[in-house]
Amino acid sequence: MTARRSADQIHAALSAQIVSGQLRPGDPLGESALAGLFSLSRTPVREALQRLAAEGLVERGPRRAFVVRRMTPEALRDLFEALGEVEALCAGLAAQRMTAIARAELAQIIDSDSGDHAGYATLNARFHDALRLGAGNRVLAAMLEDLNRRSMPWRNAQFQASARRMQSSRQEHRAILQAIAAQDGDRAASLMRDHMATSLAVVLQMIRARG
Amino acid sequence: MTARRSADQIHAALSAQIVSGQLRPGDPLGESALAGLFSLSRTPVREALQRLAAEGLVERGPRRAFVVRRMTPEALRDLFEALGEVEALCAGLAAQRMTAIARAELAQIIDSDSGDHAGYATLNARFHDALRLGAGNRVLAAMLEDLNRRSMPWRNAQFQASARRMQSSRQEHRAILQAIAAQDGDRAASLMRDHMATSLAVVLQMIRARG
DNA sequence: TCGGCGCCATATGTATACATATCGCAAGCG
DNA sequence: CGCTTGCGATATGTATACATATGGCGCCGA
Repeated sequence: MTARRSADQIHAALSAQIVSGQLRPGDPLGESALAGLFSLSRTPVREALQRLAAEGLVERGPRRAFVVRRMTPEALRDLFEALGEVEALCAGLAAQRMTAIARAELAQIIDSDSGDHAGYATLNARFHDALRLGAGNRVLAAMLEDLNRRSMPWRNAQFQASARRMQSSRQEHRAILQAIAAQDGDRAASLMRDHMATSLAVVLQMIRARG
Repeated sequence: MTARRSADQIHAALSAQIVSGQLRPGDPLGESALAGLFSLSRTPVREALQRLAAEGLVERGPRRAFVVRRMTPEALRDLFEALGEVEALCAGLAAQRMTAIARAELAQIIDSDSGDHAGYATLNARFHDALRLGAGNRVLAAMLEDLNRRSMPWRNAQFQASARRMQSSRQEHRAILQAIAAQDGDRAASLMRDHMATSLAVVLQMIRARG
């Protein structure tokens, strides 16, 4: 079901490279250069870049050129806070709305945590999917997906810098899931806020260390 | 400060027409037709439509043609709920973060409510601005602005259908502002949820009446 | 030597021509 | 008579040429 439109392919490729850190903040994204790279014309490249800009992954630089988005500490604070609050919101809604079946699936996700590094990405994805679907609101789900995508580069970098953080993050996720399964929305929301605050602190410290 | 880029002008014009109801849900937005209307080529028209699609104001129809977005009752429910929750969130943050000066401005907004129909739009805008700025988070502010824009057509229609609703809506806003000024975040959030629930009910009833 | 001014290189913005996919309609077959 | 299938019109998707603005860089003058 991979889209066959060229613009979609470029968008997906650039998005993946930005989120994975292959393209770093500030890197230039010239239309002609990308067109040459993908062996396409500038038109679909423009569409892809405009979509990435709308999603907040790239921004306009000098000469209105596109560059991979740079984030100030203040912007990162706002982004992580927003992500935490919306996730807390969804966690609370999920706690009160999830069906018995959905809760069973949640428990299964918790149990499937084998503890190895390789499985963390998929486990993390299932964690967020459970939240989005559990809340039962497509608009909130879309917002959460968007915030997740925008914060992904920084959260990934967080784990690349220190493997120990991955362990603590996993434990925090586990506690949140258990609170949701126990239908304790307030506790889930509170844990989520703490989780995001901790993540932000790690990211900011990492940025300071790098300069 | 009107943008001189053609794509921006088209985007602004179409956005205004959609939000004001001049263009109704389902109306076709052919690229060539719009290009002729604005005496421009299809390229800037495409950019404008893509941005509108990213903002959720237009969607893809048959032949991948753009049409003004149609909303099912379920989608409207999700949209209004999301708007209510995010506004409640911002109201809560504003209640605990706003400075004394900002609270004074808030009180001034409440007092400036002369009660006439003409002033409602600007009063409403100041209400939402106070919320966005008071929360002190640019990401949440952008999300709120986006949700407001997307729901604007329906909220406007709500008032066109019954002038009485405008009075009650104004009173609800007033109560919310007072709760924020009193730094009672929980009460402000709760009132906001009720406010959006009432608005949604009015809109849904209106849609049913129209068919 | 330093600062300002102007040219030029190169990027994006726009226009237009061409390629291609899709939907509607109609005709033919079962 | 209804369903299927193929054709054709028309829309979007893509490529490319041209217009235009901007930032860098060098020259010239004080």
